[in-house]
Amino acid sequence: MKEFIKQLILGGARRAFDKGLLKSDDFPEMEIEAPRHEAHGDISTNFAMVSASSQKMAPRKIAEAVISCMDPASVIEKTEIAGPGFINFFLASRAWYPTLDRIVKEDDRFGCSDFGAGKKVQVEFVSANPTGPLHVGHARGAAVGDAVANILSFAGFEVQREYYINDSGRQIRTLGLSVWLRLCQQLGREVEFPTDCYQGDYIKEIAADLHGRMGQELAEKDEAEAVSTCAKFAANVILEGIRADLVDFGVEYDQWFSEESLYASGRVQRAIEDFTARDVIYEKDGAQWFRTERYGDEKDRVVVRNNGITTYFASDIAYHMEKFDRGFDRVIDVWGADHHGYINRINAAIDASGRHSDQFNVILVQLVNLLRNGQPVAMSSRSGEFVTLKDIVDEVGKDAARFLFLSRSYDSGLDFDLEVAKQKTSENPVYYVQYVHARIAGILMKAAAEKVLNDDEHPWAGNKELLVEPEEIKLLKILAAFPETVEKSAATLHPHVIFTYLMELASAFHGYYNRHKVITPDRELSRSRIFLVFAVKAVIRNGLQLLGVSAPERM
RNA sequence: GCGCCUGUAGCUCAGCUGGAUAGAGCAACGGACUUCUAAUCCGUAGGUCGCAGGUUCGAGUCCUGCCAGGCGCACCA
Repeated sequence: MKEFIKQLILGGARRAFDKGLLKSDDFPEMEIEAPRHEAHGDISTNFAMVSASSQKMAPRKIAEAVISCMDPASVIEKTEIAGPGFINFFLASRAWYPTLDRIVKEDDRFGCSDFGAGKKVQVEFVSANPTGPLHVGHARGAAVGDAVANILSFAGFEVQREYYINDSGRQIRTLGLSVWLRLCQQLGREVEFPTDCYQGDYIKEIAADLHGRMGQELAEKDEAEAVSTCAKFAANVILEGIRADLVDFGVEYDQWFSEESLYASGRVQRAIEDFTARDVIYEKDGAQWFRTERYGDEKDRVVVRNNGITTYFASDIAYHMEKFDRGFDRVIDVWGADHHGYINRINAAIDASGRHSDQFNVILVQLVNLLRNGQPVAMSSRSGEFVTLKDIVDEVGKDAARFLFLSRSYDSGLDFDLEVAKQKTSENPVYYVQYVHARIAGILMKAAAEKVLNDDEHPWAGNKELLVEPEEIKLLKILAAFPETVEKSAATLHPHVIFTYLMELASAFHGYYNRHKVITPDRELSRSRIFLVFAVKAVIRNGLQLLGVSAPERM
């Protein structure tokens, strides 16, 4: 429709120029958009205003000239010049009817586009160390990462979801030590449990499990070997827990990628050698440094310490090289906001490798403020007392949690109140939207029971031309905007755009529902309205699905 | 000190690559269920878009400087 209007304008402008009403045939890019206020029509363009300088004419004069020379079009009911020179188009109701056919035809693919042109994108998210269960921060990251992946996929990208497992380095050794010391305690040995070890009860449980399986065997090994065995075992158990918790949260990955494998395959070593050969890595004070400053970081960063041990940055360089080697056109990392200082150095590594860091995006998810009845909930991973992702799913449910995490831009911090989240009140937007779906399901069931439709008829059998109420036209307009909303969400990597859209659609539906009966004594009218609400139901379902929220048939 | 994010109604937040009269929800007040689910709807009230400059036909939106809050600034991960 926007393209149609654009051609209409350009056609009018060209003819106006031929007639001598315009002074130039150099027409600048115009914007075609839906105005904020309904009084300003359905579609509006700033053509006359942006043309003012090249035409050396007043915008309103330009608009007059263009409109006078425009082809007539039956879907346009009225054209007006408004404000400083906007050209507003008012569309006839029937301009919106084809949307319904498209929704029925595309069904669960309605909203898709080829915006991404099949480009390969990797979305890596959560990637928490396997040293303990996932907590609220991870939950927000999981909701965002998964939704972004859904949206990109819907918008025509080929998406891969990945979890990076930090199964190497000091934290894993600390994990092994923590389990080993707990196991020693269970073996009856007098050992001190350091404060920098993991304090949570899950460590004791893992130790007890291991104790039962191979306690004696471990007790006879030397400590280093025992710690290493404990580390491997514990990381596996915890990772399995993480995987299961994520599945319960509706998140599944295409690939789990091990940091350790980067060392095992020699990739880290190769990356270091490669960059050293190109003088991007150099030696100073006995350590190996990466010239990140040359690529915009505030200073150079160590990749190999003077004790010969690589830093986390070293494997991260190798990891990101590996991602691009796998053929992704675009790589997206979802990180907690506390890691923002890391962006520059990864960008530097990518630029230094000859690739372009604009193929790499980091989604920084701001922190979650966990509350209960307005009071902050103490979160201390040190003491092992924190609210886990599993706790949240158990207490408030997957749908409410995901919907709330995606209700705001991740650029802002989020207050997540457990009590509000689990209440089934109007303060909780998830039910507002799901209710639309359930209500329509109820209507369709009643329609079937009352034989409004014949047994062999689809819900889309009705005559669209009978949809003339303002509330119906409004719904049609919102439905028509879904594909561009998905596209916008994909372009900006912001899932909350979908949230906002769903709230608007839900609000329009509830208003309609309260004002008009779908099933009326007039059978023909009923059939038309069934067509409409059937389409609303499909779009609500598609939108919720992008956010990873279910669309219930009844509530 | 430096960097990233944020500052819009009493509260929580939308506001698309600058566009016309800044919008929702909650809370407040007043209404609507013998009706397809009231987990809903309709109405009223509520704003110096943190402050000050700048850019231009036009700024909540872009630039600069302040102020306030959150988070980071390791040979940790």
